[in-house]
Amino acid sequence: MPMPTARAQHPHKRRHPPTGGYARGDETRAKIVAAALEVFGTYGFAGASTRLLAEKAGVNLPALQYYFDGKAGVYLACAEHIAQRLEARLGPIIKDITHVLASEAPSREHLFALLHGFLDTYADLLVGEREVEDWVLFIIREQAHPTKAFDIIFDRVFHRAVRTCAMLVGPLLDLPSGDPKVLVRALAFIGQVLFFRTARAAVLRIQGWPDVKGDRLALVKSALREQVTAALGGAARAARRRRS
Amino acid sequence: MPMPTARAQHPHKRRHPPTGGYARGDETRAKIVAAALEVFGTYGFAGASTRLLAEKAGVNLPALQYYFDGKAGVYLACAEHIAQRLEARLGPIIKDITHVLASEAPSREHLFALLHGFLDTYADLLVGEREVEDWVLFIIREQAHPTKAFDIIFDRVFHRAVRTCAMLVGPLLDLPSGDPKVLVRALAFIGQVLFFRTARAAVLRIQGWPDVKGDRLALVKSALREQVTAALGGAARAARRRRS
DNA sequence: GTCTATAGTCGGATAGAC
DNA sequence: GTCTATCCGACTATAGAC
Repeated sequence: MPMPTARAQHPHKRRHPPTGGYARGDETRAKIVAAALEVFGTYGFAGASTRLLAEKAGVNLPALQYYFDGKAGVYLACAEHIAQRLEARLGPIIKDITHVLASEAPSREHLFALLHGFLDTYADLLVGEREVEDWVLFIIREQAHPTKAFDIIFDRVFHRAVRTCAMLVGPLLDLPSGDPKVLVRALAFIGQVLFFRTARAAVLRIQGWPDVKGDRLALVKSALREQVTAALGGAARAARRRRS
Repeated sequence: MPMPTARAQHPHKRRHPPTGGYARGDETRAKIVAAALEVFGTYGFAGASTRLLAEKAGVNLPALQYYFDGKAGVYLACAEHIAQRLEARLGPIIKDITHVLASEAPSREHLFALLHGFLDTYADLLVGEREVEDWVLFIIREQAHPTKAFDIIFDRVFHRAVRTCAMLVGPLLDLPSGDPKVLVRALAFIGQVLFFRTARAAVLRIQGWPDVKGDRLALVKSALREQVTAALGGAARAARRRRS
């Protein structure tokens, strides 16, 4: 089976001690991962050839062996990279939300504001940025046939993102945030954002758009915001409900 | 580039006349396509080997050449197959909806009923059925890097599905069904259903489910139905709006 | 129409020079 | 640490027997 094996080592654990400092080696590793994300994203693990990986990275073939113990190691390093980058982007807002929820019981308006902030960040990142195109294909392949790479991304990013979303949706529906219904809603919100990346070609053709950036991205975000607000009952209607 | 070329012929056009009747040939073709959907779904075009295709189909290697003029031909035949099967399942309800909308101006309740029916059919098919697992990966890869196969599926299925959904969403939002905002909503509805297939591994882990079938599929469908109703203002609220 | 045998190419990984 | 040269298995496609 052409899938990552257990042979791969941690991408930053050297097989031989560096000659001194971290200069060349880490640079080369970064070049390889950057190129590999694109190649694995486009062709998948089996379809990607080590020769293409090396060529796009501007290194020679044995470098993949030396730095990552082969193709499977490069693949896992890509998963690590994706998890790191997503964490860096989503981490701060997740932390904010967790912090607010831990210290107070926010008003309905406040919950909506946090949810909108979260989904906007999500949309800017996943729909708006070029580099995630490769990540998304990488991740969806892993969803269909999970390997160790899926665990890395799920544990470090996806799990926390959905839980955070559910912690906002739960109170808005007057249900515990672990309720399956709440989780379905949270997943649906994240899913509808993601769709504008995964089905991008179809979205562009349907809308007659050249891309989803600037005003067009803003339109998508605002429509989805309205949709989320209405789907959860809205702030005004809920306040009314609370008074009764 | 390891992508389908123009060399592929129509999958049902024989290179040589049949000996009489359609017996063996079409059976073999069907076996090959069925196996190929799984293999291309799992490994992608580049990652799929003709050896594996032949083995899983229970035919010998040159059969792929003979019946489909090679790997690329088999790939296009898969796209054709996916489009046909989706058309068969979604066609009737799309026809129903088109027919109702052409002959009358349905009530708000009626529009919701049609929309729910459409999305339920969509969910039963895409989330509930095993065989679409391979289709979805096939299609998402095509979304990222469209080939001729994407045109086939987009023109025959996707375009009509989204337009139909928009024709129900438009009236419910008091906007023309071609308005970008309406299309964003329609895409979001379809996207949130699809997410439960594309991100299945994550959904199962988050929910702690073994699959999305039976009661669990029913839960997803009912939660999404509620969500769609609320997101579009609901039947009761809208009737109120109309009276004012 | 169906299959065996094989041609020609490209794949991942490594040996060993520097 | 870095690279050239190379091994050998797997790949797609075809020739030609039946």
